[in-house]
Amino acid sequence: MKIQDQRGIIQSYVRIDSLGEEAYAEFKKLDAGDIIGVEGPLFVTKTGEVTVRAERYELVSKSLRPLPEKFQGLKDQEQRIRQRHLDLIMNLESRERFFNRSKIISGIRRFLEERDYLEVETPVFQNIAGGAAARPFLTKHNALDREFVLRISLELYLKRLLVGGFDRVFEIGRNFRNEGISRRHNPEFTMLELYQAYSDYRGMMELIQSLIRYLVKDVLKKTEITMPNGEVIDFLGEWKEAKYKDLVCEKVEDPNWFELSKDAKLSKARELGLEAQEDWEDYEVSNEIFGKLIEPNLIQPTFVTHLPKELCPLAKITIDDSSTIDVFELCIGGMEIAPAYSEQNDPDMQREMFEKQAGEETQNIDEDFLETLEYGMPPAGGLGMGIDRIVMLLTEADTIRDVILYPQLRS
RNA sequence: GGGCCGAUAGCUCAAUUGGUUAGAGCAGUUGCCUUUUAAGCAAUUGGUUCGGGGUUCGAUUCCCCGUCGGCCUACCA
Repeated sequence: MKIQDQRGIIQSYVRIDSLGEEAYAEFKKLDAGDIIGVEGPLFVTKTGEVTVRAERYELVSKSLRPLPEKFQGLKDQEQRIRQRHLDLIMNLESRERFFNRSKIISGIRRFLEERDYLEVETPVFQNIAGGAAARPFLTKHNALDREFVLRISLELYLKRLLVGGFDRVFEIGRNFRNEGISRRHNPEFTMLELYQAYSDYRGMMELIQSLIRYLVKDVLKKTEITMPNGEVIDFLGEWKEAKYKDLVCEKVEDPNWFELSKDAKLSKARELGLEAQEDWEDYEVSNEIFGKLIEPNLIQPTFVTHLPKELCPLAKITIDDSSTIDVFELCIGGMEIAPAYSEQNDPDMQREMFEKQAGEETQNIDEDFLETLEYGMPPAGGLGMGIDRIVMLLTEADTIRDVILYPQLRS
């Protein structure tokens, strides 16, 4: 008989002569899935397996429903999610992955606390969904008789705390984006954001590299990760760094790409097999090339720097190139794992960037945030990392559904 | 939101071109066996073939609608 608990399986050997007739008769009524206690001396069988010789046993809880088949396990995706308890009982790999998720998150906390970061919690219900450009979920507070949005990022409240004098803050929290569901997207997902005063995106580079190496090496005791498609990611080697524009120019084989007219860019993009739309902005064409043709091929850890300023209104403009911002996008395994910026702390510049963006997209301007900046925000580096994605990467999962216990399904 | 594919016993899977009573392994039940690495042997129970409609002498099989799932795609600076 095999007994399984939270961390593993052990064998028990049950004989009528060591257990007694009455208890043995009870034992014979056991079903797979019953919860029992067994007491007795350990011995090693001739095949070398450590085994408990049952001298006493007790039924703790009865299982009334049959478990899935023991050898094939539970494969049906829908049941694995809707009845996650069965998945966790039957599929060791799944259970292991959630243990690792927990270890990764506590590892992040430990790492940041050692660097004097303060963990904080900020509101989920917000007036304006800021810090990103996703559609929010709406909800209503009855007593106040007013609408709220669920947050789509943690950014703006954490920056207010920088103004308040907390120099190193982080939050690990749920964000909600009213967008499609895919292998890499769940409507509610867990995000780490951190801000460090008197640092910048270069400082964040050192931090994220140290953090991820710590998670791989010290928390998970690995040196490399094999992705579901077989590619091996080496975390301990040198991490590459490349400028966004250089990558795009290299891909389109044209050093003057960014001087081309929008039409020329459009036709080249189509030549490369992309569905470029007429009404796109200039930078959107380039970004389509980056997103579709470059990012998926950045397997080894790569910092992509000097992104076009249109891509993020919350970062500082590069001093010697007004078309780019002081940011990086850390790409690993073809996924965007962590973006980081030198944070914009000039309230006038920030307003200008917001207004420019509000002209193009439908984005409300968070006046409270701008007013807060006017009190003086220290220069800072900030970083965000999708927890689900980093867990996917580090636990070699090929879908976000395997790292979220109860991901969203229809109905 | 769009496209393609799928749903058969508690679980993992079969079922010929549309043809009799939809099968197997595991689980369950009954009996035997007792150091087995998916424990063994024998017998046995178990089906609204996802739901609804249609075509047909006849539908798991073909068609339509719905539900749910998978993959791709779109939105996600």
